[in-house]
Amino acid sequence: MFTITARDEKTQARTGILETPHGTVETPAFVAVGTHARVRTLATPDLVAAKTQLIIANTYHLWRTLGDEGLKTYQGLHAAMQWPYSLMTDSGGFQVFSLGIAREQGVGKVAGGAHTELSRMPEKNLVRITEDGVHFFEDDHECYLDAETSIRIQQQLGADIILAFDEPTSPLHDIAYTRCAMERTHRWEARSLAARSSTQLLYGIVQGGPFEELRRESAHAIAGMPFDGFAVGGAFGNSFGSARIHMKKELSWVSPFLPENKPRHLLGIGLVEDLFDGVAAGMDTFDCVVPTREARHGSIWTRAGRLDIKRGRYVNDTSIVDPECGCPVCTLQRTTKAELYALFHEKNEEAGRRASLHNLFFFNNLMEEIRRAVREKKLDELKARYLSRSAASSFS
RNA sequence: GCGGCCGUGGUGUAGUGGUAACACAGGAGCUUGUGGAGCUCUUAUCACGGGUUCAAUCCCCGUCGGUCGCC
Repeated sequence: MFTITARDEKTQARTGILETPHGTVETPAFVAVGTHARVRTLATPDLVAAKTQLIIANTYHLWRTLGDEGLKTYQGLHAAMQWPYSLMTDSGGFQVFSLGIAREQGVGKVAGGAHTELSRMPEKNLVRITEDGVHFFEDDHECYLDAETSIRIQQQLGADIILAFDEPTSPLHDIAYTRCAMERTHRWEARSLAARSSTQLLYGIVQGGPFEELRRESAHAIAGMPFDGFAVGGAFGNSFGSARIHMKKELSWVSPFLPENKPRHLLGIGLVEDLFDGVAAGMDTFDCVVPTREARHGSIWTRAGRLDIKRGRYVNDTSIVDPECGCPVCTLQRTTKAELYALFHEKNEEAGRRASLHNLFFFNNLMEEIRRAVREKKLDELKARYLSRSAASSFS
């Protein structure tokens, strides 16, 4: 059940309430990533303190860990995670990309700088895609995943929202391959829908890469299927050349086809500017590994930009990590930059915990501010305020 | 005073007759449906002087410094 509560008149931004069997989610909302049924370093009270409303776990990784035997007796994600609120699961579709063509081309979700300059060395493609499904060949693990299997597993996992099985394509793919993958994905999605026997909300996923014709075709096709919500996949952020422009364009091509009254999720996005763009395009929820992954590597998100807290310049800096922040790490614990520096350098797990809690709060709080701004018709002001800060380059 | 051992980047250690490896620290960059609590770069006239050699950080002598033992 999804209810729109306010709209921005200059953009397609909207606020809404998404109700699931485990509570309500105020949208637009940021979704924390807990791939292995756990948001790394954070316990439930931390997640709540970080204003988390929704967490996404991953079908491929959990299946790999639990196996079919483990799933038979699985208590369900909510119990396993001790998370009584809303949850979603990714279908494993992204791993078709991340373990496959992404490795082969040395392309991350984002490649470095220009298209010619890849972010890492090409590695072995670990997947083989067929019409029916996908074979995965990791060193110590081989498996076959298809639409029916993904849905079966997602039903066993028991998240509130589940996703259709898809194949995201690389921005380096040509239009011919992208079309082929897209059409196959449409068939997999129809099968996902047919395989679903639970009352979980099932979202369809729009693909089509950077090609207008394909994005429109995909949105039209997926929107015509009786999904409970819709997701946009295969979107790439700013770092991939001019790809953020692509993301905005892609969303503009797709969104006219998506039913107004159903929730929309933007997969894998994003950074601050990407989130503003997504909201403006009418997207309601966003998942991204950035706050939690970067936290563990010492990158602290603040309104003034991103800090690398492991830098020597912070060794004696006794100011609060982010004086403008309202999170428990900055207010209750009054953590200083020097303290956090020390925790990281002594490899104390508390470092990752505090940084993750702070970063997740930063993004959840940003979404809360966005919601308020949409209600007050001040979204453009808020965006300008965030992006005009001196170090705002790290936001996009 | 005599004898032994040692003297390599900011720190701690490798190492080899053909100008140097690793860890940590420092600096720069990266991270977008988590393979990776991670990755890529970068920072040294190998104590000083002389000798042997085509070539010395590595061999020899000396100086200085440190360290242990003996008197």
